[in-house]
Amino acid sequence: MKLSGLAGDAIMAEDIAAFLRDNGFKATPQRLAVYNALARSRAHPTADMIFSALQPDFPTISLATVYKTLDVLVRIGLVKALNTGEFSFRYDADTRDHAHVRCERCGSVTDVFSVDAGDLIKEAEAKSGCKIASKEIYFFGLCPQCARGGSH
Amino acid sequence: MKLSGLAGDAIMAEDIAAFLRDNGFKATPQRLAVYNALARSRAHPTADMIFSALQPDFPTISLATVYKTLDVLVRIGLVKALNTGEFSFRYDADTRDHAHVRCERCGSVTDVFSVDAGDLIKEAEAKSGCKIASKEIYFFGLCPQCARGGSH
DNA sequence: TGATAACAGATAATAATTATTAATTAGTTT
DNA sequence: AAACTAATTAATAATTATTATCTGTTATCA
Repeated sequence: MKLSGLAGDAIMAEDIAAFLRDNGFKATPQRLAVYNALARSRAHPTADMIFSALQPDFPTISLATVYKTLDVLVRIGLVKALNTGEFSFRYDADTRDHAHVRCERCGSVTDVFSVDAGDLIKEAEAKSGCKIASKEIYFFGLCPQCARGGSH
Repeated sequence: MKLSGLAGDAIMAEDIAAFLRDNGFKATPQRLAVYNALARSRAHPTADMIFSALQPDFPTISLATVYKTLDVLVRIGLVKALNTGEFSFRYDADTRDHAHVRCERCGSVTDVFSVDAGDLIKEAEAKSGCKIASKEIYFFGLCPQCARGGSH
C-alpha cells in the first residue's frame, strides 16, 4: 500500500487504518483519532495539545496513549516529529519535504514549502563523509502576523 | 571587543573572561571551565556530559551551574544550542555557520561546513511571508565510521 | 581593602516523556 | 457469530531534563 503524504489530497481515515494493519499495528479508534486531530491541524501541535484537542470527543483517552500513538505513527512514516528548540516535540502529519519557521515572538510554527535546498544532502555527504538519509531545516524569526507589527 | 568564533583560531580563556565582563557577567572559574570543556570537545556535548567531564577538576561544581552557565554563554553569543531531535540539548562552542549530522546508529553528531546552498533565508522569507533571522540545518544518517560498516 | 550585587552549590520543583500493570478490545480462528 | 489471544488502553508511578529557590560565597569596582 502506498500513501501520498500530501495534506492537499487528503488521506482518508480508512487508508490510515489499513496502513496501520499493514504494518502490524491495530487500527484502534484512539489511533485514528490522534492521526485525524493532527491531520486536521496546521499548528504543528505537541502531544499535550493533541491530547487537549481530543478531550471533547475522547474524554477518557490517556496522554500516554497519545505519546505511544505518535511514536507508532512516526515509526511507520505517517507523521514527522519536529524539534524546534522548544520545551517539547511538535508533530506534523504532512510528510512532504518542507521546512519550518518558528516565530520567536508568538511561538507559532509555520510551514515553508519549496525552499530549494538544491542537493544539500549530496553536498553534505561529500563534505562530511557521512551517509545521509534525511534532513530538517528550521528557521527562526517572526511569523507574518508578528512581522507586521504585532497583534501578536 | 570582537571574538572570531572560529574554532581554528583558538579563543583564549582571557578573551572569554573579558567578553563575559563586557557583557555584564562575572568571569568565574566555573564559567571559564564550562566554556573550556565545551571548546575542547568536538562531541557537541549535553549539559550533563559537560558536568561529568568537569568532575575531575571541579568536583564541587553543580549541574545547575552548568545549565546556568550555558544559558549565559548562549545569550552572549559564545555558544550555540543544538536540537538534534534527541532527549536533550547539545551545545557547540564553534559559532560559525555550519550544519550537523546525527548518526542514527551511534548517536554521534558531526559538523558539516560549507553546505550553504544559496540564500535559503531570502527564499524562505519570500515563500512564507516571515521575517527570518537565523536557520539551523540538521542531517540524519550514518557517521563515517558507522557508514563504513560498523566498529560502531 | 571593603562593599555589594552577582554567583555557586544544594536541593526542591516542574514539565515532558516513558514504564508498569491490570483490564479491555481488535482481529483472527473456529 | 462466539471464542481466543496478543496487542492495546487507561491510570498511574517513575524517570529524565531543566528550572527555581535560597543561603552562604566571591568577583569586581570604588
